Parts: sequence; C-alpha cells; structure tokens
Amino acid sequence: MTEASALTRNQSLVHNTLRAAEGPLSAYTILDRLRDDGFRAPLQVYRALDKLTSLGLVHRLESLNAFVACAGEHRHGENELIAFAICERCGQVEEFADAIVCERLESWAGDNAFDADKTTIEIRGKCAVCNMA
Amino acid sequence: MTEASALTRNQSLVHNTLRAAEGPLSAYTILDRLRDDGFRAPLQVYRALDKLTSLGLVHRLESLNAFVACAGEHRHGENELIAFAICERCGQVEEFADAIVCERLESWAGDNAFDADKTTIEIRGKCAVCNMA
DNA sequence: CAATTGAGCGTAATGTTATTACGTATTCAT
DNA sequence: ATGAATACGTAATAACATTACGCTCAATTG
Ligand SMILES: [Zn+2]
Ligand SMILES: [Zn+2]
Ligand SMILES: [Zn+2]
Ligand SMILES: [Zn+2]
Repeated sequence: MTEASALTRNQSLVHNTLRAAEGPLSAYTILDRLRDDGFRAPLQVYRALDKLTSLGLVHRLESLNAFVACAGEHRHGENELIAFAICERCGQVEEFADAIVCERLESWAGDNAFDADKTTIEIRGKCAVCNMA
Repeated sequence: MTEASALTRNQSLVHNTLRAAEGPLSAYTILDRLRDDGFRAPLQVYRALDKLTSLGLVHRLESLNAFVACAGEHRHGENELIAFAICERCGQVEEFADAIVCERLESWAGDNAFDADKTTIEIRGKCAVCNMA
C-alpha cells in the first residue's frame, strides 16, 4: 500500500486537481474545480491540503498563497530543504534542492542557536522559456 | 536630505509604527495602531508599505503576511538577498545575508536560464532565547 | 462486545488580508 | 499655465483562511 492509495476521496480529488494543473492553484480555485465533485466549502479543500502537505505530496508557496503538487524526485518528510523557482509569466514552478544552500542555512542556525522548524525559499522571476519570448 | 526625511506623513507613521514594534505587524494591525493619527482605511497602510518596501526600509515576510522594519546594516535596493529567521514563539526576526547562499541560488538561476526577480528566504523556528526557555 | 478514541467529513459563520475603483490634491518640470 | 507623477481619502469588494458545531466511521482496547 503506497501513501497515495491511503488517501481519502477528498484528498485524492484535491491531489489530482493539483497534478492536472499547469501551475500553482489557490485553495479557492481548487474548490471551484471540485464543485461538480460535491465540494461546497473552503474547509474541505484546506483539510485535504493540510494532509497532503504533511505527506509531502503538495507544497505551499508562501509568496503566492497557493499550492502545487510535488514535482521533485526527492523524498520529503525529512527536513529536506526545497527551493522553488516560480515563473511570474507562465506560472511554471521548478523544485530544486541545493545541499550547499541547505548546509549554509543550517550552519547559520547552529551558530545562532536557532532551532529551525521550516524553511521557505522561493525565487520569483521568469523561466527560460518566457525569457526568450 | 536622507531617504527617510523624504517620507510623507503617512509613510513616516507606518515606518515608525514598525520600528516601535517588537516584531512583525500585519497591515491591519498597523492600521489599528494609527487610528488616532487619522488612518481610516487599509489602503492608506498598503500604499505606505509599498513605498517603504521599495525603499528597502521595510520587509514583507511572506510566510507571515506581515511586515517588519529593516533591522540590517546592509544596503537594500540592490538585488541583495536577505534571509529572515523568524521565531514562532516570541516573534523576533533576524535578518542576515549569506554570500554563498546568494551565489548558489544565482548559480542555479544561471544554469537554468531563470531570470530571478525577487527571492524569499524565511526560516521559521525558535530563537536562541526561546530555545532555552 | 461496548466504550473510547482518532481521523475525517459537511455546513455555516466569521475572521483576516489585499485590491479595485473613483475622485481629489500637491508637486515639479516644461 | 499645462501636463505628468506621486500621493491621498473613501467605499466597496475580492481573495484567503479559520472557528465552531455536530456527525460518521473504523480501529483500539478493556
Ligand atoms: Zn516536492
Ligand atoms: Zn515562464
Ligand atoms: Zn533589511
Ligand atoms: Zn524567540
């Protein structure tokens, strides 16, 4: 039994909506797309998103107040630090992990006795494709 | 004439409110604190915040939807990349810049032909003081 | 087996954050 | 003076997120 197969109906619907999307979606956009599946209230979406993010299947983009399906090969669930590059033009999001960035931030935390819980790295800009256009 | 002296009345009021605060404030909290100074509407705050952030005097914390006065010795206005360590318990925010982190992220952008516009780095956790408590 | 517990669900109401729209005032350079 | 740029005031609305209440179902456990 994989993690994904353990998802409830609502969780699967939200997950599939995000995987089918071209880019990040807001909770309310997800809600709208699931009206026909019986979704009626924001909480149905937020509850599913909470679970999905805790499983590492979905990421929240803080600078966008939106959510994306995990597109990385990485394993989440650890304290693994992921960065996101978000294209302001086409909406594409790329996930990447950089060991050195991770190490430097951990090092800062260590030096400053800061107990890091969650780290957000988001780069806003224009992706390669949009840069040419 | 310094930058700060060029601020308008509204901008100065918002700036001073943030400097007097112990931690990040939401726009609406700022609004509440400036009622006695004649503030009546969110837009008065948001307009001042826009200006202050563009001057580098104030930073927006994306993961908090809140704002802090700049506490760094750095010069903003360049593309300088600042990271924030935010204590979830006491609200203290520390700014720091790390050249290597900056370089690694720029390097990723270069390799991927991504034209970075603005980068957010926010570490949520517990500060040294709160860690002991 | 009955009781308890925990996760999830549905709905309504409310709270919080941010923007759009419209009109006015002030400043500064032409 | 005229036009452009910047700022301001107010009202309304949009967008994002949570609280509260009660219910269902399945797993645990005494
Ligand atoms: Zn991922
Ligand atoms: Zn793009
Ligand atoms: Zn600063
Ligand atoms: Zn603290």
